[in-house]
Amino acid sequence: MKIVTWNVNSVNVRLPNILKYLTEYQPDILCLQELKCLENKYPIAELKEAGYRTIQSCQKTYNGVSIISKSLGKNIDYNPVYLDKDEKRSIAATYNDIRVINFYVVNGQSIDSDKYLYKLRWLKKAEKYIKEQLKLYPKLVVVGDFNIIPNESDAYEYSPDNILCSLKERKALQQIFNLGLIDCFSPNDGESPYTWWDYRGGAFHRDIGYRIDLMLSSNNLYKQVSNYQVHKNTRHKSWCEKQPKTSDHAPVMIEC
DNA sequence: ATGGCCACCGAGGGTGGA
Repeated sequence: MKIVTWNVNSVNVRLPNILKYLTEYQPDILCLQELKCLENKYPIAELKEAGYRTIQSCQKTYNGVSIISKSLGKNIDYNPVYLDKDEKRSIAATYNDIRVINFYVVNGQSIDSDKYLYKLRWLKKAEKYIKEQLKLYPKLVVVGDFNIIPNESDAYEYSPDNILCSLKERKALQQIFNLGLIDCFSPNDGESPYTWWDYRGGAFHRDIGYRIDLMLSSNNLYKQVSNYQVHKNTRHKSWCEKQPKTSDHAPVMIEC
């Protein structure tokens, strides 16, 4: 089963790219973040025409997550992790015997911001939810935009004073790993590990990026995880003729 | 070159992203 996570930065602007991705890579599960639309604007019909089902947790303007899949998901949790119930940053469902949890973690803005404390509180809630889920579903994968750089080697430039790599954020992520999850990342020869590049300053071209889109597997599932890939080609303007504007994130895939 | 911010809302510039 191919599982993908992709922060698309607006599901409607990126719809041509998403449809091309589904045709080209045929994922079984595609987890999206930053839909940036309400349910009535979410492209259910277009995805159905492409042969995919979808479940989504939508919010106007900000956030929003969905799971697009070939088969029907079971035991769906709509937005199980929240501090403010109007913020839609989480969704989970089971496909065959695999529990898929899709998160869009709070960005946090800067470490002296209130949003930073909010991020740490959100992560604590996420940890609690994952812990409960692991008891119910031994084969589990947590995917999404974590907005945390796990290791120094995952950043072009690393500073512990900066958001995304501060000590408290990394500790919060470590607490989640400590539940018994394994980072599915696997290096590709001659390639940086990054999944996000700033739109500004030619960052993609210069390969100035971060790895913040993660796939974390339970021990039970990890035995069958293979073929970790970052599809950087989706960042090329020429990749999708219908929509040359790309997301600032690349899709990350595993097979299991 | 695989390039030089983008998307949202709302009607223009402010805000958030990372």
